[in-house]
Amino acid sequence: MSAGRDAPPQRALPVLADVARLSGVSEITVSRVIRNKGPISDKTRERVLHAVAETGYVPNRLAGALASADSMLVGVVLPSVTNIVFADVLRGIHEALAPAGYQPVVGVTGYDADEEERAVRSLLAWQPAAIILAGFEHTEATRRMLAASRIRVAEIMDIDATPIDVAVGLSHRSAGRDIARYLLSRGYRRFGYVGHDWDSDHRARLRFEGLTEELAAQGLALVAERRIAGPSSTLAGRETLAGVLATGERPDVVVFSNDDMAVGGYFHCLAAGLVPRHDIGLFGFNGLEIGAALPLRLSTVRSNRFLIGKLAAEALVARPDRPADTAIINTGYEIEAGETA
Amino acid sequence: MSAGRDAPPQRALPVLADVARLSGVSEITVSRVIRNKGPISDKTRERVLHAVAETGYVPNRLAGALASADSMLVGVVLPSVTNIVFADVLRGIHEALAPAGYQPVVGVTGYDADEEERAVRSLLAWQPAAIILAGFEHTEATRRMLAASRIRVAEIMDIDATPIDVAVGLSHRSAGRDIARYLLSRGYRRFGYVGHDWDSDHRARLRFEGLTEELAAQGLALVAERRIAGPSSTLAGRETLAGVLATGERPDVVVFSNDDMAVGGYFHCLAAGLVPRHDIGLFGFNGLEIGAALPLRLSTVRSNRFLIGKLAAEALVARPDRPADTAIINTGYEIEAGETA
DNA sequence: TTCAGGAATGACAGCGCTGTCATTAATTGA
DNA sequence: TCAATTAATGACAGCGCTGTCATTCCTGAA
Repeated sequence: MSAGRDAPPQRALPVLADVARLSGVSEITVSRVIRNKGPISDKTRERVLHAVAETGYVPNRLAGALASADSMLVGVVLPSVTNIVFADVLRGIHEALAPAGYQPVVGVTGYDADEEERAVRSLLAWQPAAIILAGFEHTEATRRMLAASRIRVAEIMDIDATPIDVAVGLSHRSAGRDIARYLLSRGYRRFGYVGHDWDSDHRARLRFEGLTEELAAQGLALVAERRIAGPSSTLAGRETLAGVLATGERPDVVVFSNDDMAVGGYFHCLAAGLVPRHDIGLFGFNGLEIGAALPLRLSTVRSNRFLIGKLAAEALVARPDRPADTAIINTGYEIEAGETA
Repeated sequence: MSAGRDAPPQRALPVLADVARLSGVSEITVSRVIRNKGPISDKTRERVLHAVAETGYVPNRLAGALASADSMLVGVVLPSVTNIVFADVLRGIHEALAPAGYQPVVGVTGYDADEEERAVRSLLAWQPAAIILAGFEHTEATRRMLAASRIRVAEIMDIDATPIDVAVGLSHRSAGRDIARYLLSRGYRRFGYVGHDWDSDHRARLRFEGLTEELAAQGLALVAERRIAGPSSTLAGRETLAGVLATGERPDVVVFSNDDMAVGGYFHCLAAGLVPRHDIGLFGFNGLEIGAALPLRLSTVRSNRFLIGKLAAEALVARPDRPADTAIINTGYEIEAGETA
């Protein structure tokens, strides 16, 4: 602990006291200068800042946060950072937190509720001012911890349930419905679906449900449906569409669980000599850049991911104590007509 | 500070002392049980764990880290998280840190050295056990802070310079050379280059230099070269290749600064009715999944990004104090022949 | 000249935990 | 049976900082 007390001259890092000694003022005055808080004479400020520069002093935020009971940390729990969707959300969060002086601390769950619980527990230990997590599907223990902590909680991406505190996102069920309506209005009748594992990606399932509900309301049902076990990927989308078509099923449009899968479907069409829309409609979800760069722009739904992150973080920062009642912030979505459906 | 001392019954979060009282042992014993450290009788352990569960106690890591001077935090400073390349690196880092009980704390620079300095300063304040950052291009102040901190430092992605402590990555200059050699061996002679801003992406520049050096060694030069000002993107790759070809320049192969750009180039070919390799060779860099999913697999170089993150984190964890001399860990790369060059 | 009132600074305790060094109880070998 | 270990537990101080509540020093109005 007291390393280097009477040990070799392994000079310890400078602390507040060192700066105070060097500038001839008390520790608390140095602290005030550094935090720019309270009245400080110009002369003192100058002397202190000089001493800070000279010693290369870096404040110890662990100590500061402990003493002030204010960590300026915001926990962020996401299923994956490799997924561009969540990376965009993270950017939005960062954008809103940085100017307010907050630091995001990220935990990753790999789409697993128990991992989420572990991540939340571990983040909570850092006494964050607030916590952001994806979706509503938490373990009972996660829910309890969150409640007990009394810090602010934003559940993002989805707004199809009642949040603990505030939810920020879009209605995936409604998006699914609108996809159906849009495609019906384009004249499609024989719907196919190509998706990925929705035990972990609950929101893909909600979109699917919205889609089929609306079709059912029009007296229609899917003519083909296939879901892979793992996560979405371009390759999986390509192979799965190939598989569907190989069985002889001939949907006139295929709705994919997201753009990654849809782009893969597009690639299959290219390889198989099928012309999107003309031979078969393709529809995605998310509005990724790659879809817009395809020879024919992918028809999809723009989910405002960056905005979700930004608004969630802003909502939390704006009000540090948990409000009495829950709130929902709808960031909406837009159908991107594109050229493939 | 002492909120809720004689204030309304706003029950404060349970602390070590509460658990100790409830289980009838001292605080330090509770601490030992929780950290699984030191000899504890089964009976005591059980009682303590029961009290922990009952109170819903969550240890305060701020206090723990302060007292033990060991934060179990590793700072990670990356140019971007939206870029799948760095997201993969982050996954690798996480994979290696998690089992050792370390938590990554991420800072993002937006490819800007001053932002990097800010991020490093801010991360250092959390007293991390080590810090990982991308590349060798740091400000003087960043370098000084890192040196003064005496913690371990890994510079990743690139190994074409002398590191502060340890470098983990691949030689981009050498990769550029090998790309040239490979394409020459495939019979290409009229080389074009399509790239993005390399003031921020220094490694793209190194690859470019390796490429042109090797070409020069064979008495060749680029017949066409175009670089956009901003970051790489599929759309930019598509438009830039279109621009190059529109001028009438006819390279027989185009080397792109990375896969994103190359995929864009591929899309241009599709739209323009050009058959990759047959009409024009396309070559990328990174080995992203999307390249492998294209109708013709993209010819590229596999950079082992996950491995870079993993090995960097492992190296840091393996040895907590900075070694006397620097080290370089070469994660290598592999030419992916693919079908487009 | 006196004193209220603000500006500038400081003393002190304590945030919640852990390292260090006892201390006590239980166990063992001779 | 008793010294010598070893196993459990605890007292205490202190990590580096900040909130709270003085204290000191001016300035200017009365």
